[in-house]
Amino acid sequence: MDKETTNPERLETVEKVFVSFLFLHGLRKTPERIAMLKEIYAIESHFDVDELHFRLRNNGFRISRATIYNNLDLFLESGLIRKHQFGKGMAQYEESYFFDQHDHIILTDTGEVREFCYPRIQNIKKTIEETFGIVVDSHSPYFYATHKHKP
Amino acid sequence: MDKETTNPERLETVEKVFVSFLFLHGLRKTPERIAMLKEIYAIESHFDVDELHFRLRNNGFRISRATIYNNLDLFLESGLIRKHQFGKGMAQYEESYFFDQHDHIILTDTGEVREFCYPRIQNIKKTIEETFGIVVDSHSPYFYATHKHKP
DNA sequence: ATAACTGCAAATCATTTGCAGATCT
DNA sequence: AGATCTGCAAATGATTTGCAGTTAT
Repeated sequence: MDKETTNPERLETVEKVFVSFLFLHGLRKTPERIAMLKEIYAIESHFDVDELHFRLRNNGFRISRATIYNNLDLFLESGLIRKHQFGKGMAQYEESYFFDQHDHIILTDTGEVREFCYPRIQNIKKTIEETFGIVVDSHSPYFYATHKHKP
Repeated sequence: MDKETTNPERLETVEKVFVSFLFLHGLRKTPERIAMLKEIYAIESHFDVDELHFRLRNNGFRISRATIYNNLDLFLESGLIRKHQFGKGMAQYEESYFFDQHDHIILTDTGEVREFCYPRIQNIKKTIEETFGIVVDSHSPYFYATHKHKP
């Protein structure tokens, strides 16, 4: 049921992108990096370092947290994942290669994170660029909300 | 030139709000808390814990960082300040009692933070509430941008 | 061969906490 | 008086870093 199984081309594509990235930067293709990439693209939705670590170990792959932290930066640089800091605690990551830009609603009563894609935000981006004479590289509208029944 | 000097009523108002808050919660009106409040409402724009600490000491007020951290929570709870986590590093705060909801553009090349108020975002908020059946308590659109001349 | 990588443990940085002594009410 | 505060120093939690040994190219 995971993405890796249902659509092997997905993984092939990102692996190609990643290996090129490594080559272009004189970096090595290590088993740890490939295992991380496979695992990340098999995870649905968001994950943090602990979850990734746990999953890799569960699949019989020995890897240290330090290596995970270090290599996540590579995935970020190559544009294969996105990083979020929802409130406090560990940073959250998510695959990004096949995904549209989307935004997040954090439901503070249950902890759920919902995604939504809202083209109007692209318009706002454009307005900001014109008003301030700047280039908006990324934006992170987090909407903090609760379910309707207020406590 | 600071706000405290130019408009003494401002401070009077927030002090009243804060003292009521303390009383209602069975908390004490300590010199540290009052000094922090005065300093915060004299600061233009954003500040972090170190800056607040530095300013208080500069004004001859001895206070520990721990006390600052602890009391900032009280100002947050009473709605007198807002907290932001721009990227990594220390959290940033700003007074909020007299301020409209506004959003932030972080200029990643120079580190500047610009504010803007954009009513369209209020509309988006409303749409989200209707679409998902939730109540949006707050939102934090941070737009990360650079000046037009790309390096 | 050799520069890059991994894993460990120690270091760091922001923030929180435990506690003894001080202080509001 | 008595609960709440403050300040210190130690604890925490996430992430980074130094380094010795390992590995991809």
